Amino acid sequence: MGVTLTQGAVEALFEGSQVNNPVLQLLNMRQVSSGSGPPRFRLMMSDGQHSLSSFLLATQLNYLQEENLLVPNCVCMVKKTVTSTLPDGRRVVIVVDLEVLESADETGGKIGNPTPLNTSGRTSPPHSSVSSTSVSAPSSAVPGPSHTYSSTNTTRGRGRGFVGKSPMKTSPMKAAPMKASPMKASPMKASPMKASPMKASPMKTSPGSSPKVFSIANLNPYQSKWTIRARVTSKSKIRNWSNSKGEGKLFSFDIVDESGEIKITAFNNEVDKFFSLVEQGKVYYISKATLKVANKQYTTLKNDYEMTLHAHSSIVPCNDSEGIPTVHCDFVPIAELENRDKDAIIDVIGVCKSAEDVSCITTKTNREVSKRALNLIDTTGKVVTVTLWGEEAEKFDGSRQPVVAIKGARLSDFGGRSLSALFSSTIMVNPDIPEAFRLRAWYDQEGYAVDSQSLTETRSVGSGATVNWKTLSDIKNEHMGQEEKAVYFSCVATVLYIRKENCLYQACPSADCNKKVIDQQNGLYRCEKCNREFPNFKYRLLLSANLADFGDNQWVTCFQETAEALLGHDADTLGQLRDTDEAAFDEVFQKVNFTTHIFKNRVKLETYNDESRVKVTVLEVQPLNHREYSRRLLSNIRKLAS
DNA sequence: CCCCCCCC
Repeated sequence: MGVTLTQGAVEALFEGSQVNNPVLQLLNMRQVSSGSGPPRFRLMMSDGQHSLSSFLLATQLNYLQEENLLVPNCVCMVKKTVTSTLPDGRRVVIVVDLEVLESADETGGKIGNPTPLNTSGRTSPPHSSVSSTSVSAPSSAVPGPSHTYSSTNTTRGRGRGFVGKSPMKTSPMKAAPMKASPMKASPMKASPMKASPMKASPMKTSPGSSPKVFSIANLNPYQSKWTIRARVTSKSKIRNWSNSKGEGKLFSFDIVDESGEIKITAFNNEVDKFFSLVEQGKVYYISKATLKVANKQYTTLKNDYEMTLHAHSSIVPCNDSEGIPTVHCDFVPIAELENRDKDAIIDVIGVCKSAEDVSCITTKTNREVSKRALNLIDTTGKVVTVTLWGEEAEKFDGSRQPVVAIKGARLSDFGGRSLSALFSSTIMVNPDIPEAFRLRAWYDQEGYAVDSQSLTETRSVGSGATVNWKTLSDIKNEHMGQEEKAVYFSCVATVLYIRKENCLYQACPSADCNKKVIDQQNGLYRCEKCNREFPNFKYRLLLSANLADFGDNQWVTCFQETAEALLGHDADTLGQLRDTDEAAFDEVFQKVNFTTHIFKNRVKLETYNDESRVKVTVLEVQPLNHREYSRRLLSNIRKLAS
């Protein structure tokens, strides 16, 4: 043994000072309760002078314990720590990255005669400032369970892997605040371990005594004798399929080595054989799978091929992961999303400033799915809306404003810029990564109060850049809404006329049923949909309005909310007015004529009695301010001129 | 041999 412990490092780490790669001895390790998340391990470390049991192993290093690599008396180089203060004032040093330099067998026992570090009177935070190695950690993230869940854990399974980036790409971040990547210093590099006791050597069960290890990038369908060594970066659930060709089950996973990435799919028997063996984050020897050309329509991994497992395929765990990249996030600062292309697949991290309640929507194919939108903010002060789906949406708890990291979200241009989780996305709540600690500290100290701006404009017809502005003549000229999909646009227009006739109807009084009722002329109103009679009804508005701008006019429909906004009265009031004071009722409509507003609309092809026509529905009516009016006017004049 | 990634 030739290692020297770094004396004084234990105290320095506890104080939150920077210590460059201190060498410490693990004296003891025990599991602490961690709720429902992965197990947490508390470590007693020694620098030969002092010992301290306030070290906590970051969960991404749990494999070291699981694989028996981290055992008392081993000597480690502690490459990255975060010193945090718990809500109760206790301080912990979270070990984010370490490398085992000498196994317990090699050290042969405790080095030196360390005394417990006196920590009394040191319970206040080490710093109020944030440094790269020591931050005030999120109370919600430490030491409670940091859980990672992935859409791959949902019943939906997944399809594509990560797009547009390879996990080993070390693309430098453009914005400073989030330069570091979580796993940049690969924790898996802790491998001067070959002398330590390991589980059964994988090579014994792998094909041949010493297979030549190929690179993923060099695989092709024309050679079959190869073995690759690669890490699983994501893994789907088991999914069943049934179509004209038959039915069956499958799961798929993505793997990466230093050369590239590839998707592997297992069907039926191979699902039974390999599903539980394959674990996200682990490294395997893989051989004898079928290579086929990847269908680019579905794959977004950077590989022309994909693999299918068959009866003779072999997957064998590999304990030596030296050189195999870990899953790696390239977090894009939220402000930077404005400059990225639509449909880009990106990694994002932010504090969940607010979250919608979960809701259920019906897709175009008539499937029901849960969704929940989160608003994430980062140190750029920008907010972006991210939509989670299905189980992820259902189980997400934003009540404590957690830090949320998403690997592989898709950028959409809805509302300007927004994000959507995919089947292949990995969603991490309060992950054990430095960015999360940094964001938490930033948010709790100042971020909560910053005057944030959202890239996702959903409600108001606010900033011009994010709105699909059109003039009314564009609807015809650009054949808007004539495709299958609805088109959304905003316009500035003036009300020429509103049809008073039939603008109000008597609707079913039950909540969520707006069906027109039939007046039974006996004091009762019948709803066909609810198949009930009611003694009362509610008034609903369904307005036909003619809007005009400088170039055209257009009939539009306003349902309840937009009609109320436009008329300035609620449906009940208007109903009463019509029944009691017709002149006043008329005046309401007169007053609206020739008023100008911003209308946010949907154009859609609608079919009645085999006849299709484009219909415009008003979704929002916004007041027009002079600045907006001038801007629109100018832009329309330019349009006319060009 | 799958290939669903949705809503405004």
